[in-house]
Amino acid sequence: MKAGHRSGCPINLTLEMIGDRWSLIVIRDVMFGNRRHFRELRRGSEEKIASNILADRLKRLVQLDLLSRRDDPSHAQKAIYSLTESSIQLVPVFAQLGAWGRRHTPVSRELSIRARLLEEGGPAMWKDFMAELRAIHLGAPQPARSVFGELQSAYLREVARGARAAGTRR
Amino acid sequence: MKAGHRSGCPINLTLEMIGDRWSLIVIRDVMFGNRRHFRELRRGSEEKIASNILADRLKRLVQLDLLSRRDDPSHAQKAIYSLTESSIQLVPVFAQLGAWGRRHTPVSRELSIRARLLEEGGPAMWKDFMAELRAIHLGAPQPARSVFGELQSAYLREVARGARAAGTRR
DNA sequence: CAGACCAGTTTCAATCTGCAACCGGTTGAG
DNA sequence: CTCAACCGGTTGCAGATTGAAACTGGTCTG
Repeated sequence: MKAGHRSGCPINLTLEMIGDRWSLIVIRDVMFGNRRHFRELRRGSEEKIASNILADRLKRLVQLDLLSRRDDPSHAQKAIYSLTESSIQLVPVFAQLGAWGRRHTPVSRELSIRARLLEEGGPAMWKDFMAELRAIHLGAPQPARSVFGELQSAYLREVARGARAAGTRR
Repeated sequence: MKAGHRSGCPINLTLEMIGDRWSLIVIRDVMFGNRRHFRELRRGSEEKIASNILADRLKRLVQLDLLSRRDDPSHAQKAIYSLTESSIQLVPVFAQLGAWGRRHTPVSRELSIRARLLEEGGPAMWKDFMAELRAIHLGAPQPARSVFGELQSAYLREVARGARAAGTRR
């Protein structure tokens, strides 16, 4: 146990790593939104993270081995952020946090569809999703099932449904 | 969706409630340590929370309906904090956070035994634990199995093992 | 009635947060 | 070649949050 830790409790040590208001948001956007560049993470996120906070968190998450950073071969000053095995193993944590949030917070329909599918899919789906993330981020062989695709198309379907409803309302 | 939220994403909304360095620590101590009073939470916790922070978090968690507070009939100025149904449903979240922490952080042996048992016990054990917590905190009928007892005695066994080892070392 | 115990509160310095403006370098279109 | 858009950040600053330490007003016990 390295000095500077408050205790050797697994919950505490985990919170020391990801127990703040932004770290998991950043990892979520890389994981579920496949946002890999600084600008994508900044513009794309619903929560409008400030650039200095994002820069700080990216640096920190790379240090903690929850993200890795490499140069984009297609563009000299573009950086690509990827998940690591450690952050891929956060999938069950995200699933449980999402499941809890869906029951106990005022979630929006479009943004909670992924949490719902992940909850209904259970550990088997999480495992398939993790295998796919290893393919996307770590260069592992592509698995047969694309959970990412399932989640993404369900999300887009919900967004379309919302837009249609908004249209009829006018 | 109430104003003031950054977004309607379940992950984000959950983090807005419990995504800080102390809230889950406090709930953990009530849940796994059965610490119900201010002084117990303050003295007992490994992480030595400051009294003003603890007071602030308790107030906030009560507002968020993650804890409830009532007077202790045996002592006019003693307050008893209890889990609510919402926080009892955080059991799977704690289980996953603990499981992740055990793999990816430098946990201590004694403090990680509970996380290990909870991980090995799986969802069936979580369910039994939640039933027991409802008995302890919400006055539900006492279930047959005491997961709390299993966790506690395993922890004490580990502490004793550590003390014995320290003794022989001298 | 003294001393321990109770749940906090106060004070203050240090750190962290988040907004807005800015930076130098890179790229692609004309 | 020029220029505008884009790249991943950095800087400056005000306000909020954190955390250590001392303290408060009240209650219970011997």
